[in-house]
Amino acid sequence: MAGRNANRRERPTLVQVAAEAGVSRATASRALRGERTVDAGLRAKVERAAEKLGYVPNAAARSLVTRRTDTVALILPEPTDRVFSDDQFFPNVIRSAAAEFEAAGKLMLLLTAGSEDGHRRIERYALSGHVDGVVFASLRDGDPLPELVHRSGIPVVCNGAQKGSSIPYVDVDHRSGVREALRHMYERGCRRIATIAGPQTMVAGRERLAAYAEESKALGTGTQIVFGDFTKESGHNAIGVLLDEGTWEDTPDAVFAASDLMAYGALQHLQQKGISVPDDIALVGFDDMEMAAFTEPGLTTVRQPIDEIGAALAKQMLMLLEGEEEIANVVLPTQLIRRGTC
Amino acid sequence: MAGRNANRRERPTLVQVAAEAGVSRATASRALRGERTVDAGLRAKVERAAEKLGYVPNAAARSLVTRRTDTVALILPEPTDRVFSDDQFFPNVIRSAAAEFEAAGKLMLLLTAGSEDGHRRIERYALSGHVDGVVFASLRDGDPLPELVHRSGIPVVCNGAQKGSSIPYVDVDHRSGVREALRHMYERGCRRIATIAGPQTMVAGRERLAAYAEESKALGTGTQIVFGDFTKESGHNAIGVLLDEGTWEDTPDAVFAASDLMAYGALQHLQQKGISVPDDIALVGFDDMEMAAFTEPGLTTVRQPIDEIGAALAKQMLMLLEGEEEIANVVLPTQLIRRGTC
DNA sequence: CTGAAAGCGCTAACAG
DNA sequence: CTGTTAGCGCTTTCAG
Repeated sequence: MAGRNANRRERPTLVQVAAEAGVSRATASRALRGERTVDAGLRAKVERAAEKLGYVPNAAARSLVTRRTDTVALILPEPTDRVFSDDQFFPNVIRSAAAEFEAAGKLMLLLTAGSEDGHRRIERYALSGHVDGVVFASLRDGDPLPELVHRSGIPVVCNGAQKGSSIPYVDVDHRSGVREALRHMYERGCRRIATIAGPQTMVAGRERLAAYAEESKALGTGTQIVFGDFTKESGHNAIGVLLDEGTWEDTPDAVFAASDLMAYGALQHLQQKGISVPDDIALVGFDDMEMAAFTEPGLTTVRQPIDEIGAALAKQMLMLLEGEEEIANVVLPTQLIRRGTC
Repeated sequence: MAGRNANRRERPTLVQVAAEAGVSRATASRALRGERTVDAGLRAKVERAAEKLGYVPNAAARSLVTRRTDTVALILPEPTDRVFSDDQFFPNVIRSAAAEFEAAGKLMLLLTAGSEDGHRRIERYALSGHVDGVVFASLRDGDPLPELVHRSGIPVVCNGAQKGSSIPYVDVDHRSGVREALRHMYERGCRRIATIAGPQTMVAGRERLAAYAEESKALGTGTQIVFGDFTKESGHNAIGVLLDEGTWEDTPDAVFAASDLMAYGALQHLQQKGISVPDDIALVGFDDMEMAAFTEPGLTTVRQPIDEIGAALAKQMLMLLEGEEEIANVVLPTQLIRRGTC
């Protein structure tokens, strides 16, 4: 259990400020909150008293009655080291959401959960009224938390659609991006297009794979899938598997990787083996991270507007907080960026 | 102002759980908090009732009486894009602190402040009892906030010593690291050692420059200072200034950069100009970021144990939370890592 | 415009 | 072991 509070200095309360100013609790409260209906003289007195005593209102007491906290949580149900890895996706989402909330005068708290235990703690936190709204910056497959929070009446917005749920969400158009990528490959003459798919526990992983399956079927370019986890290393390994597999009539002449990091890992592996990209195997990634422009050759990839995701999440939340009942989902466009690998 | 709460479903309270279970509020409370002194049968009833109603205790009400929240804030009084930039320093500190708190069963909230306004909001947040303790992952020069929080009786730990304050802190031994670097340069024959210093608004920037000044005086290697802001670009520019300046009898034969990122920027600039490192100019950085091992030639640098900083910050805080009155400051060792640039 | 009084939902003595 | 009774510090009617 937690410790004592022995050394905690007594914090002044509103009563003391009121006494110091020679007014009632109610008046002190009104003055401090800037209500117009307070005599200027008294207000000044109260302000002076508060200043002198170093008074800061007790958040618990206040929110117990107002039922507001003026804070919003940005939750990432991911272990912290996944959030802050090579992958700049989360940092960028966080950054842009933070900017938006900051501009709106809201305080944003960032929470991550590594363990099951941490996840449970976050659940309590979100449900017990600590915050006015919750933004899920990522979704764990089958995680009941977003729905739970939503049903308890707290405004919720998710990054990505949670299946079977009516929670408002923001997402990018994975499918049309993948479609565009495959068609481009096809037009460049590729006929055996494999994919390095992302983890199927994540919306992005699932959507991109589904789109690959659909489009490669439509194109008649075959289906060959190896799974990675969005990291560079997994891309490196995955392409190895693809090259070794004897399951196809031939090795692929093109690979669509569901993330730039995986594409980059694959690129390195291919180059180490002396396989030419794009001549022997064409390669397309997804994300358009900063590094995509700096690989040699430059990585052809599907651009998703990461910063806009964070901003849109925040804007949606702000609308809900304003009392908006029905808000539309946001689907942001993706776009193929052609560079050297395809 | 914030919006209405019109659509907010009424959340069940303890009274309702108690009623449903046919016991008093007190018993329900005890049962739910796992006190031993409750009849097993009643406890089961209460738990079932709570489950059925989807009861989650109201945090405000609880903390109003317990004066605890079981959460800790990790505050970075920096704009969010500084926190999540190329520089892996903050992410690593956050990550390791998060792991430590997670293991201890505490919920860690991350707060950043971009604007003055945000900073004020954070101040309120920290002072109004939202959290049991505050860790400052970085310090703004002359920022009164840490001291304010500390004096208000809330446990505080800082990353870096705040001058003139008695707040417990964790830091790395900047000075001995710099000393070691300069001596190494000296031993390798360098006699005109310049520095690219970090921002003097940050402890790390100040400490490293002070150590440089001290040691280069002791060594008689002269003093030539250009300021950067820890980023790669600033390193790139700084070395340019250093090369152009006519203020010395000669250009430097060695440069100590106060961060790896700046060293890297300088390295690139030198190489672009066809200046050989380390033959024409030797170079030493500070941090030992991951990339330091991958530059060509490898970057000689002063290693600081970033992960340990976060862990130590968290451990200090946990001790304070346990009621420890006096805790010792922590100074973590640094160490010169020799690679190719010096 | 100001004060008195009634809670917000919960925990913590204190009796039983 | 359980229920009763006070508050925690604040906002918000409701009178004046």
